[in-house]
Amino acid sequence: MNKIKTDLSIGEVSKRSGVTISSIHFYENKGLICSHRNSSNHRRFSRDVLRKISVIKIAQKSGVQLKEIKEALATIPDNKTVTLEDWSRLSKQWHNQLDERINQLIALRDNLDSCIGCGCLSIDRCRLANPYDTLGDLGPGPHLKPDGVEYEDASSEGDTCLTKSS
Amino acid sequence: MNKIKTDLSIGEVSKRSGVTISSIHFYENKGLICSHRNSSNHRRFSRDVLRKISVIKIAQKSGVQLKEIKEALATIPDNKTVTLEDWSRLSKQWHNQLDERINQLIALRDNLDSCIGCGCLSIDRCRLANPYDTLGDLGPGPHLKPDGVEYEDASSEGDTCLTKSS
DNA sequence: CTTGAACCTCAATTAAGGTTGAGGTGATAT
DNA sequence: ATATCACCTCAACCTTAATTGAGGTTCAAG
Repeated sequence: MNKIKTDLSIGEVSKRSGVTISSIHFYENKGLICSHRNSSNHRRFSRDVLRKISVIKIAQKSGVQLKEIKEALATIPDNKTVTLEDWSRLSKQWHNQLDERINQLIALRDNLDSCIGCGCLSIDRCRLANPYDTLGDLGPGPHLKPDGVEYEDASSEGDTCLTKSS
Repeated sequence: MNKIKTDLSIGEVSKRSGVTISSIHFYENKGLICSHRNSSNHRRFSRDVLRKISVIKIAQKSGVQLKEIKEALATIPDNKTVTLEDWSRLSKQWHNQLDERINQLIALRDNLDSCIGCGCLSIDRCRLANPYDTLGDLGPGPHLKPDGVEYEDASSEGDTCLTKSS
């Protein structure tokens, strides 16, 4: 019947996915995708690989690392065909990660805004810069100081406003 | 007078900023911060460095690269003190970048959502996966297909839905 | 029969953002 | 006086995600 041009060469995959040949090698090497060989030892990819590369690219744009993408792809039953169900599962999972990243950035932006005029740039004082502050806990905003103030420590100890003080 | 414990050792800077000593070396090497030396050849940092490290960390959380941060810090007049004005300028600048990244991720997420049930996983068809689609141009969403459909190419040429077709 | 395209392998290199380690100095505490 | 601590330098190494290059094969066309 009028069915399928069977498998794809690496060149075809590259052209159609927009991913370089070397990257395809790389992904195969890392175990994200697989291929078989023809009699000339050339890679042949089932068309399915295009979907997998779609998944890879989308996940990467969402900030997911290859390692994780690999694991996710590995959960696909026979490691062969990405079904709608698979895709749905993965995209939901990544959606959550995306949401988290978005929320973090929004929190950061809002803090940035509230800090623009505050002058609390000292790492001792500013939530934004504080390594122990995960951005989301903690209440009161940073201190507002009059313009051009030079910051001095109260002493070498009592110099925190949100950090160590009880 | 009751003024300033003068300069900070690298250990103090490290403790107070939460940044490792090696990272501080690294930043200095890269020209993001600077120090002078005491008679024992130990680095002494003006307290100002804490602010600069704040700026670095905040910017990094916003996805700004060190290279760019360096350039931004270099615009600070005498490369000495980050004033409120400086900070305001930088934070506004980065706010815009943050906004952009946030918007991109939101667009991605929304597309992900609308794609969850769509089945358009083929790289030829899905905007999300499409390398030529910057995610934001283009109108109509991806194609919805009934469950479990196997995708076949129309032919080796006319197989795009949003990409090449006029 | 030779040229070129498309593919192959394997190793090295890139870039960012650091970390780790070896070997050495100087001040302080016991 | 000797141990320890905090610091110094310089070089090597690490991870992620690839890219680049050298050298070799296969196949079809002229």
